[in-house]
Amino acid sequence: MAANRRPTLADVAREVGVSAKTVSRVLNEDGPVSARTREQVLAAVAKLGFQPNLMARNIRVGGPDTTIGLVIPDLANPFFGAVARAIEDTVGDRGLTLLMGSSADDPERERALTDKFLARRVSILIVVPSVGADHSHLKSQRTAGLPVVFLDRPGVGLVTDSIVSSNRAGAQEGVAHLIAHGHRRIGFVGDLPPKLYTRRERQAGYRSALLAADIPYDRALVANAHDQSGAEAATAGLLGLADPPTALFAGNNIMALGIVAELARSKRKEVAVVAFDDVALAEALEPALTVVAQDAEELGRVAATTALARLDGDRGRARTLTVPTRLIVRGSGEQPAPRTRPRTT
Amino acid sequence: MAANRRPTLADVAREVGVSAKTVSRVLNEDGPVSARTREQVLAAVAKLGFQPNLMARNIRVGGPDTTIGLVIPDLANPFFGAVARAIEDTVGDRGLTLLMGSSADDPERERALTDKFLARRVSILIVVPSVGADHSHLKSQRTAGLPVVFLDRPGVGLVTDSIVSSNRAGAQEGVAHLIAHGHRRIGFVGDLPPKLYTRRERQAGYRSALLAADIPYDRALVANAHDQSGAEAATAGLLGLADPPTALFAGNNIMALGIVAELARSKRKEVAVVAFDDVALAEALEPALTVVAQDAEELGRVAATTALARLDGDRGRARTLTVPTRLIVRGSGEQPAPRTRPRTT
DNA sequence: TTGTATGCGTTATCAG
DNA sequence: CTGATAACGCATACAA
Repeated sequence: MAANRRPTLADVAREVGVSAKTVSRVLNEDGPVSARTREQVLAAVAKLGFQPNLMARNIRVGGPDTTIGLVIPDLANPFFGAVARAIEDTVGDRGLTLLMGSSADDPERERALTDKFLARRVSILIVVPSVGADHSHLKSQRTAGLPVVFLDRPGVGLVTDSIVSSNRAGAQEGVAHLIAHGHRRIGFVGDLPPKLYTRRERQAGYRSALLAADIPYDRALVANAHDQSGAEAATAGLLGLADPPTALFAGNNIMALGIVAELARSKRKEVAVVAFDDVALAEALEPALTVVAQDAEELGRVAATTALARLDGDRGRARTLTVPTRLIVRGSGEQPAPRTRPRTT
Repeated sequence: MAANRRPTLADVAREVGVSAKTVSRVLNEDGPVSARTREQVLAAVAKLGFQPNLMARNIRVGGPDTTIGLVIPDLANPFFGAVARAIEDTVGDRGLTLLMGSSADDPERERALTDKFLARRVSILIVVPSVGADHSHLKSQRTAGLPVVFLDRPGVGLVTDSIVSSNRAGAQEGVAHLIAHGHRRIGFVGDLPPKLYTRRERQAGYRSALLAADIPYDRALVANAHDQSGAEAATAGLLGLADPPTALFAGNNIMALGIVAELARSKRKEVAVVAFDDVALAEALEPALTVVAQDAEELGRVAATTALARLDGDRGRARTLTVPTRLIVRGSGEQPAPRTRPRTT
């Protein structure tokens, strides 16, 4: 049998012997309909397995579609997974459906995704901006009333709401924590590219903490990596220095995985560690991992709430909202610096 | 300024002084267009910021929309995040956009999501079935040509392709591994509800392994939990038994987190552990976590590939494809059983 | 190379 | 309470 055409309003109407509009009325609880025709219509709908074509409806009604477009770097990253989940939960009450895609931090992929979403007339656009992306092309959309919210990082070329973690203050707190435990040579393992907003902010927090403690900034102690295995190599590199760090600060969750894995592999667990962003099983490690935890759920919730407020007509000026981080002390960050090196008076 | 109406084909046409059809031709590289009008049209498109309305286009063309609907239990679960990412990558080449939602393993939410997706005329539907869900309502869709693929678990009431892990064999291998290291009292911590397909299959594998080794099945050694903290409590409960297990088998990644966390907290690391599904940092734990790894990427890739083949006209009978699991030996599963108890000859 | 008439599936408008 | 007609934004068929 051939693939039958999906039934339409007209099919249902013909089945019952009424007009299409009447069926429409029943389904949308629009105008008044007699109980009898109503029943007949519903019966026919069930019989034919009719489902209204949302796209056709939308075209006619005209407004934005009941979807929300979400662009994140990587669906498989637990941090962004948690963010996406929070967004979904928040906008779900409004009946919005999630349209999402991974940019892989590639500006072109990001642009392709946002264009697709705009072509689908999403009600809201939430974007984690890729490095090097320019968002001025969204200006007309914004002035036309489309809520655009940047998440995790600010966007470029467009004035709109941004929701970010307290990256700089959080990193500073984490590094200061290490310093308070006697460390003066503290390595920083950050993600790539170095221009990435979160990377820059966290590294700035790292520098501030050093500065506040009168510790000179040593470029040799800063390493970069793309992924976990890169972070493992970077960690090994830092520990192989002539004057190696006694503590490490992880720039994000993936870097943390690499550092922890490498320290376990090379049995260098005396090296103190504080990581930005929490990871699963942090408490079960030995030592348990001290982290500057981001609140992924709150990040997503605030982004979604802000966007919904805009959708509801909030015309206030663009805001940048900062979601606080929280230092969670578990052990790895409290390991003291060894006294092997002579102290400068 | 008021939210201006988005420009349409007609607006662009008017701007240039041509017909809508000509603009359409330029944009879709359809019929022949003179270089000059072509330029003019493109200029006008840029000037007005016109973006074709994909929904309107789709309605006219008639076929399914270039979207793929994906229903998973939880976007924030790293396993499903990895699956989703693999699906996205696989269908991305075909230009399909991901429409997704979390069911929270609730049949009603699952139904609501699939209905939304169907109303949007998705090209493909990939569903991780919730416990208790019935999928017979998708029959008409399937016969109408919509590829429907079940992922991770088989669906109920609909004969269609299913992609699952080798749950039973994998669990059996994992438990046999523990038995090979001398364990005879092996606890099983499974997720809820007990009727969940993956749970049942893995527990069946557990029983098979016991049976093969002539070890009696003891219901007291089987515990259940919803989430990580529940798994921690379940683990504590098992270890508090009068005749406690010397080894534990985790029914999924979340249960694994709970077991590992609880063993670390209570300093009972001599208890051997094998977990179904890999977790981050498994290698960095002490002892490193031995797992029966699922191939989330492959699961997603196979599901997407199968669905695309159907979309391309494959009318072969419904298949159930099993993606193999792999035992990864890391340490926790090789810890020997203590000799404290007398051996039965 | 370009335009006109028509229709996709739905809802708005207005008449009955 | 119900229906006929037009219209949403776009593409198809055919003509010019």
